[in-house]
Amino acid sequence: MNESTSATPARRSDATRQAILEAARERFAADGYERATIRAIAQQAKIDPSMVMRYYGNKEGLFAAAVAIDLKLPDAGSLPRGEAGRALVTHFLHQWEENEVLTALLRVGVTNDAGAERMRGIFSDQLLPLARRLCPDPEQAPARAALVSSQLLGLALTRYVLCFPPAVHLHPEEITAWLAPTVQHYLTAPHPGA
Amino acid sequence: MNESTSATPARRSDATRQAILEAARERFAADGYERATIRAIAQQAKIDPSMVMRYYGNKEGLFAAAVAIDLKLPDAGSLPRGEAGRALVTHFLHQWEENEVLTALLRVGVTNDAGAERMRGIFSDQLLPLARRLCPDPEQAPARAALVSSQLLGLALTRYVLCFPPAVHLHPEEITAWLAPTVQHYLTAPHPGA
DNA sequence: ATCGTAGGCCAACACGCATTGGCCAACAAG
DNA sequence: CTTGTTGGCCAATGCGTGTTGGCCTACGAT
Repeated sequence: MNESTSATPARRSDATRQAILEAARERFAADGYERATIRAIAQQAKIDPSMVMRYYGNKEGLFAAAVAIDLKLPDAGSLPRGEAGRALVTHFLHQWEENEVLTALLRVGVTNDAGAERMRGIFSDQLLPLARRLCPDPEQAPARAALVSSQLLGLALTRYVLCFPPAVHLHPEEITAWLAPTVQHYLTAPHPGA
Repeated sequence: MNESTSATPARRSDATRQAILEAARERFAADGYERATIRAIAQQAKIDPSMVMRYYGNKEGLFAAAVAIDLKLPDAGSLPRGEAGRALVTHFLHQWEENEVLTALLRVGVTNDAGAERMRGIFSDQLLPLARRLCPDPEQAPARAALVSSQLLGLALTRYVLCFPPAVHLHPEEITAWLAPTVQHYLTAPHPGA
C-alpha cells in the first residue's frame, strides 16, 4: 500500500508516467528520434501531448528517461574464460529479443547525437570493463571491446533494424554457434600481426 | 563539344545538378534523412531550394538519385578462395573511407524505410551472389552473406556513425587483420552444429 | 464541508519544413 | 532583331511539429 522507501513519494500519476515511457520506447524503437512525435506517443499512451511535456520537460528529456537502460552483463569474474564468447552472445540476443529499448537506442543513436553519446557511454561503462578483465593485455581492451561491439551491434542492425531476410530468419542457436567463436576470438586470442 | 551519346542531351544545367547531388550526399551522410533539409542542401550547393524540386521532383527522388551506388565488389571467380575474406574486408574499408555515399545510405537506412529497402537490395544483388559462389553449400549462402554483412556493417556502424573512440582509432591494417579471418570463416567454414 | 493542490485536457502559438507558382534574365534558333 | 526555351530566384502556402498557458475536475487533508 505505501511506498517502498522514503525516496519515492509515490505520486498518484505514476501509472500515467509509466504508460508514457512505454509508449515512448515503442515509438522510438519503431520510428527513430525525429519521426517519433510527441503527439503519437501521447496518443498511444492515451493521454494529452501536454502531459508529456509536464512530466519530462521536453522531447530530449523524455528520450533520456525512456532509454535509461542497464545491459545487466554477467560479471567477468563469474565467467569460465573459455565460455565468455558464448555467454556474451546468448545474453545479448536474449536482452534484445525481450527488450525493445535496445532497438530504440540503436535507431536513435544513428540519427541523434545525444543518442550516439549514450551508446558510447554504455559501451565504455558496461562492455569495456568486461573486456578489461577477460583479454590478455589490458592495454588492448578498448580495441577488443570495439571489435566485439562491432559484431554484436552489426547483428542487431541487420536483424532488427534493416531486417535483412536471412538475418531475420536465422535461429538464435544458429546465431550463437556462428558468433560465439568470433567474440571469443576477439576477446582472448593473441593479437594478430598486421 | 557535343554529347557522348544520343542518350544524354548534355543540358546546360548539368553542373548544378551535380552540385546538388554532392551536397545531398554530404548532408544525408552527416544528418540522416529527416534532419537533412532541402534548404540546407540547396544552401550548400549555392542554389535555390526550388531548383532541387524542379530537378528531382521531391525529397525522396533526390535521395534515390543521390545514393545510386555500386559497391564494385570483386568478381568471385577472380578471387583465390583462401583470400576472399581479406579481399572483401580491405575492399569494403577502402570504399567506405573514400565514399561518403555509404555512410549516407547506412544513416538513412536506419530511419527511412525506403533507405532500408535499398540496403536490402544492395545486399541481395551484390553480396549474396558472391557468397553463393564462395561458400560450400549454395543453400547456406543467404545465411553466410547475412553473417558477413553483420560484421562489415557493424564495423561501419561503430566506426563511422556511432564513432566509438577505439573503433575510430583502429588502423585499417589492424581492422583487416582481425576481421579477415572472421569473414573468411563465415564464408567458407563448415556449418557449426547448433 | 472546505480548500489547496495535483492530474488532465483544450486551444493556441511560433517555427521550420517540403512544396508550388509566378517572375526575370540569359541563351539559342529563326 | 525577334521569339521560344531554359536556368534561376523570390515569395507564399499549407502543414506538422514542439511547446506553452489557461481552465476544469477530482482527490486528500484539514
